[in-house]
Amino acid sequence: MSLAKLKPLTLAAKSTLNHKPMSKTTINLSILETHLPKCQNLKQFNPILSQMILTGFIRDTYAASRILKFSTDSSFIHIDLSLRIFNLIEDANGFIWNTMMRAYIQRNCPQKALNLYKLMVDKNADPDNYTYPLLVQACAIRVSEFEGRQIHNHILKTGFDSDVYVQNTLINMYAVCENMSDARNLFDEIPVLNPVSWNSILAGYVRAGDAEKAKLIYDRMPERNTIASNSMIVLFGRTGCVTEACRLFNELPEKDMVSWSALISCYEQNEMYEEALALFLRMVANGVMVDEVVVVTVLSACARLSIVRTGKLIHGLVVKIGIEAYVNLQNAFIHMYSSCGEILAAQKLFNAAYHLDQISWNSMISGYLKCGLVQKARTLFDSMPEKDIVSWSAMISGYAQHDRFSETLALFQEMQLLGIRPDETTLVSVVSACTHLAALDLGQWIHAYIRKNGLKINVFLGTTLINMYMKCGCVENALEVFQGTAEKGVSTWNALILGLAMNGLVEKSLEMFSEMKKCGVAPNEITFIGVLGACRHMGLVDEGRRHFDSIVQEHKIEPNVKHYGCMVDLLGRAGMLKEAEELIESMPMTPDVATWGALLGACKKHGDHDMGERIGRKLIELDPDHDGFHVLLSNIYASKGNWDDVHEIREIMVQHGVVKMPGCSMIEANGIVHEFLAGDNKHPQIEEIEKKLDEMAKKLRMEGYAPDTNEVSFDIDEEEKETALFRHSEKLAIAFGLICTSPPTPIRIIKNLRICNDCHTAAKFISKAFSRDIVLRDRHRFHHFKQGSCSCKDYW
DNA sequence: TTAGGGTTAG
Repeated sequence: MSLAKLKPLTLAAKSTLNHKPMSKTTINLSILETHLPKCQNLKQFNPILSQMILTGFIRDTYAASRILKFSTDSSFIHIDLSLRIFNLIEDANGFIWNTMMRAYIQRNCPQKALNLYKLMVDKNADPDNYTYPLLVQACAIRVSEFEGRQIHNHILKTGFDSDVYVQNTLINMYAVCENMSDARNLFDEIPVLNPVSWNSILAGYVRAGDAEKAKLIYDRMPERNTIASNSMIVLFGRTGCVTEACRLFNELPEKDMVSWSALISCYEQNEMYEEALALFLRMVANGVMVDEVVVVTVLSACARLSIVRTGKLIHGLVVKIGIEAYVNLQNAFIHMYSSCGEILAAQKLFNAAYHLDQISWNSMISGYLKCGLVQKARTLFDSMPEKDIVSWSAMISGYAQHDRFSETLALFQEMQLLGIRPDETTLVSVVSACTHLAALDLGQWIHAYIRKNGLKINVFLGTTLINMYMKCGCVENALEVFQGTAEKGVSTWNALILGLAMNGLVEKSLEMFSEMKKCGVAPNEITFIGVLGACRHMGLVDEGRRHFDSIVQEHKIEPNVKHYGCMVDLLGRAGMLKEAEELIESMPMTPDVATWGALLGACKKHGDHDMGERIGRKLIELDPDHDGFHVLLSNIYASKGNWDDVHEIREIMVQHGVVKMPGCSMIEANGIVHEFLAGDNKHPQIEEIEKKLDEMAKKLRMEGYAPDTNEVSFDIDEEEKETALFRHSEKLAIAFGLICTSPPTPIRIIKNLRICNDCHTAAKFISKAFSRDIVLRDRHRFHHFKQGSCSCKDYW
């Protein structure tokens, strides 16, 4: 800022000083010293400054240093005014330079302090013993080892390296820059160590997470002090040693604000949110000062626990002690309120905020999304002055979390068009949307993007990619991702185990389960859904029972209703209907409809029409809106030729307004997803498809295929049944796949319901007659058809 | 003058 642009300084004559007005000509040191400390605003300060300038008193180096120091220490004086005063001083000494540098450092502008030093060197001004500690501190704040080393070289040249303050700040600077070896070398060279050097090196090791060296230093310290103990509490917190942290805290003879804060954050980091809150309340009750740092921590605990009451209490406290203006606190409050579902309170803060930073905007968007207010989030998103990667990711993942997958991909495309680079987190949501939409092409493109741009496949991204490939039937690619993922969490293993089982690779799935345990990864509830699912897909009853028992006995996990459902399905499919029903009776929780449904499916499969009828009747009572159960029951009646009952069930369905979900098959060709319903004739290429269906029918008959008309539950004649069968959605999709894709690409189809018996048989024949692999995902699992057989080995 | 505590947005 240039001087000319600023308002002229007010003269003393116009002064409104409430103490004795100053005469124009008499300003001298003693007047300066009596008047200056009494200044409380610019109106009182400016006349003194003007006088000094007018009288030339500013040329007195000592007087100049006094007024500059006063200006930098006063909160009502902007640093730009201090700089203007500084620039007026012709013969600045070391003290004056240091004062200006310190002012910049205190206002978090370390770069400007370093720039001043360059100017100082240009002007041949002499640094003193105060100058270098300030500069080294500036480098530490910037975490710039490069600049720090340059300053260090100057220190060696000027001989200030023997100054104890210089030594301590250098140790701290290297430690902050995570260069512990240089920090340690300096530390070892200091002839007489002082508490600050010990504390600095200790803090460095704690920051670096080197627990061993930190403990060694702490043990060797000649005298322990609160600062060192606080560092150790932090170390214990980070390494999960909560008990040690507590012990050290309790043994401290003098606890300061940081000691309390350190233990609170220790609780926070170890997910002991209740303890964090309790300790904070104790801290307040004990009259310990509270600052914005610790409040941010406890607000996060309130958010985690969804305790808005304590959050509000803290809000009151913060207002009372007058620290509510901190931007970080504002953000923490917006986050806390929206996490607790108090979106209006969050909104109020957001609207009232004097300065909105990026985090406030992003917190607000994610708050709306958490509450399901997707459109509100979008409106805010669109009105943001600046969107960063977090804003985009929040909105994209918001769509994905509310099952709006097309919008997820659309927004991702918009982001791409604007040239904004997605990161790992963004891609997790996008890949997940691809999985739901079966958009394998885009999914593969993203995987390539990740590799090309060197993005890290972390636990989340790895799990999502494995899941996507598995759900698209690309087992090889999924395995490749698994092998390439360095960071494997329990979810990574789960995706693998579930995916392999789903794709019919049951032995491999169970093998991976053993492998997982060998690697020391503890299985969770979801793992066992996968393991029991694997057994279920191959009818491994004994193995399934063993795993089921191990859930409680070995892994101390309480089996949930889904685990019971898996077991009922496993027993039922294997024909052990009685045992399955007994297991349902013995469940410690109320069985859900899915569990009964599994038993009903088993009755249908094994032709136990009596039990089927009993269970079916119960189920349509339990869940009168469920289409599948009505259809199953009706099919059971149909297979007995019991058309009266079939009609009764249809009648009930009409009465309840239950509509059978139509079978729908999706196939992706050249980046476009095509959908087919049973008997569909709306596709633009329907004529070609019809021709292909005829060709298929002919070829299949020659291969020995006979339609299985048991699948058609209508009271119609056999020929009509055959025609209806050949219009099943999966057959339409296969015909379309034969037209639109060429080998060796497999025909990939996704069906919303389970594949029917006849389509399963037909698909096997087609895979042989047309020499095409068909990968079909149904509601439950995958079928890989290849040269006349299916990966499910006909057990499904 | 130097040393210790933190989190919030996907």
